[in-house]
Amino acid sequence: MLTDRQLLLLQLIIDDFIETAHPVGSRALSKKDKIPYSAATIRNEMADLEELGFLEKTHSSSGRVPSEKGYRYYVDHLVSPISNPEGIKFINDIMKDGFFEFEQIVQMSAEVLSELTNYTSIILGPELNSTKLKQIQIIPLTSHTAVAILVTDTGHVEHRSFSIPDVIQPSVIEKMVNILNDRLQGVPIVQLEEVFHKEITNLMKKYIQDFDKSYEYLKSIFTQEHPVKIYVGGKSNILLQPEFNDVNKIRAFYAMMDNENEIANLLKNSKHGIEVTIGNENEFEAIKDFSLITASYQLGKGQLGTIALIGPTRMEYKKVISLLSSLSKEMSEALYKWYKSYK
Amino acid sequence: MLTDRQLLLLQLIIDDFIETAHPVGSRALSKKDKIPYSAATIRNEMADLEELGFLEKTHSSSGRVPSEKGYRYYVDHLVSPISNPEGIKFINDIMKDGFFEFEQIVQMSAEVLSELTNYTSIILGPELNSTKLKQIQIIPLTSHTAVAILVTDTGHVEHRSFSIPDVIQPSVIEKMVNILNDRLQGVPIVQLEEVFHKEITNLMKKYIQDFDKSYEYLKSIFTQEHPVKIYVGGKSNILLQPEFNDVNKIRAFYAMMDNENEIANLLKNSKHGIEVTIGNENEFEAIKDFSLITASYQLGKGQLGTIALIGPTRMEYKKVISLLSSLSKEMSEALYKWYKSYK
DNA sequence: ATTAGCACTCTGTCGGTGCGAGTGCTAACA
DNA sequence: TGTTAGCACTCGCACCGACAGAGTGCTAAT
Repeated sequence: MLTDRQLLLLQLIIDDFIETAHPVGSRALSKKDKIPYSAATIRNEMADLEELGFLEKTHSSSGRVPSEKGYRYYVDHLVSPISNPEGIKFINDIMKDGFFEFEQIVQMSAEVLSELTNYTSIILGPELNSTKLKQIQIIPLTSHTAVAILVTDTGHVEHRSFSIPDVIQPSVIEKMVNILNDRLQGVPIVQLEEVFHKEITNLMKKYIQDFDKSYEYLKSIFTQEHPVKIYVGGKSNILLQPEFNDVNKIRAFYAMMDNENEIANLLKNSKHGIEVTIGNENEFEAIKDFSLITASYQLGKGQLGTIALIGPTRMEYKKVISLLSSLSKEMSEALYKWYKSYK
Repeated sequence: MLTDRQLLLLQLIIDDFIETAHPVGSRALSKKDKIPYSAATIRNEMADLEELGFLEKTHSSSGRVPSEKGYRYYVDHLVSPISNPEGIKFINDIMKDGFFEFEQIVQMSAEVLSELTNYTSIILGPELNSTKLKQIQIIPLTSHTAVAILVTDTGHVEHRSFSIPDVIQPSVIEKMVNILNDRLQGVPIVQLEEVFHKEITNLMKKYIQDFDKSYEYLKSIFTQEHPVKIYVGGKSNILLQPEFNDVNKIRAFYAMMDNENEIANLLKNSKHGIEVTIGNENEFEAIKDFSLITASYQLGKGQLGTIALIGPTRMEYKKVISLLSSLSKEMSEALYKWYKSYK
């Protein structure tokens, strides 16, 4: 168990390192107001803290740097989230505006968040397996192309172009759309293809003449990939951090960020509440040098999405944690308002 | 006027520098097969070429490096675009597939291009002022929201959500849509708002009861920003170039790439054919260290879009110019095919 | 238990040195 | 007169040693 003095020191060391990115030495620490101990005493304590695994040295005679275990302890026990009135006000102001689309709210939030923190923000849309189809429409464009409009219960609107058989009457299309709506409303997006195949096909055959000819075309609406939507803000913020003076690190970071699937995987295990993963705690090699803070936001009937910040392990946890929790709350609220108006 | 020998030397120097990124010295040059002259002779010629402004030294006793004027001359007179069978085959293979959407073709092209060149590719959608509305549809979603589907004559499909007055009958919406389609078909996207305001309003008032109530709502369809679509491929390719070992340069580059408007400005002055701007030739500060190669592609009735590559001034012009011209041709063809099928 | 003092360690910087690549110039040559 | 060999000179760069600065660990005194 750590003594009070050790806790104090650990906290101050990490605070200091987070601020300056320089290893913290005993002498500088002893000069701080809060510290009545001499440098020597601090050195002894530091040696103990190092032995316990909370601190590290970059070389044998350098100052101390927090280890991942140190950050972990810091985040779990020592961080007192500071309130951030300006940040929250900023968020409030933004959220006050009316929004028409889910996308707007989310993209805006991502941008605000990265702006306020100077880290990179990532927002994942609501989980697909809980998002359901609300409505489907088909609009013929030309004699043999059409666009299908899918609307989800989260208000997400999507269009998918597809081709249609040469000779198909508008009235037939209308009929088909009616059947689709009748049967597919409320079906989770990820199951659309399956349900279409299993339930709709036979029904269609009964009511639509020559449906076989249309089958493949119609099917393509549901087989087209439904990519997880990812919203990113402040991609280049990471370049402002001194630890990313190394071109190779930058390369690794951007290689990861260019791969949306990987990002989605990174975030999709998120649970309720705020979660912090530090460096190697994360299972993905690509971000073993980073910290990831995730929070979930809520949309309507309890569908969850994830909002995250990615930055160096030397992250301003204090500031960021409180900001993220305000933002996720504000976002959920804005989304709720929007959701209600949209219902 | 340059002598033949000077031309040869200039060409070889630039070729060499493009390949290696190292300043080219007289001795190394004299060893090349094509060169029967001694290092001393070459030194004299180099001095002349430098005096003429085609070459530069990085320091007083370094080898020579092409100046921007040098690159310019090289591009204008010395580049013999090499054919690139594999690249072209690759492009052909990709373009062979059927596409449903304009977006697919374009995004694919951007990715192929950056893959083949290792530079960053940017493709600008067709100019807005030549893109016209083909069809508009309005689909009510809830009692007071609806989504408008705009289809352009380039096959671009776009949806815009908006709110609708509380009490409006579906039949009324249908009527409005009919009027809109009747009057707005063929109107350039950028003029939609104006035409709506000037021509439609009165018409609507005549045929639609209580149109005043709907005016603002309907108008918002046309006032929502219609952003220029930009497709980017290989954003992180630039990091592979040795000249971008400098974090500040990287920062500048990504700052620019994050700003879509700036990119659009960069490219929108493009004319027919292939154009190369080298370093400071470009009017934008942000890319004074870069070269930009643009080509235009054609879509249907002569609407032009721009396809571009951005990389270091030390770019493989030979390879890139031929690739870009093939790709723009292939793209135009694929788009034409698609356009025809879409008509 | 705390602290002052001291020897020690490691980093980063600064000046110097030597090497390699390259230049410019001059004089000799064809 | 154009070309070339030779040579002195210039930089950049890598390496080295010295040294200051920051920091540590340990010991002995308080």
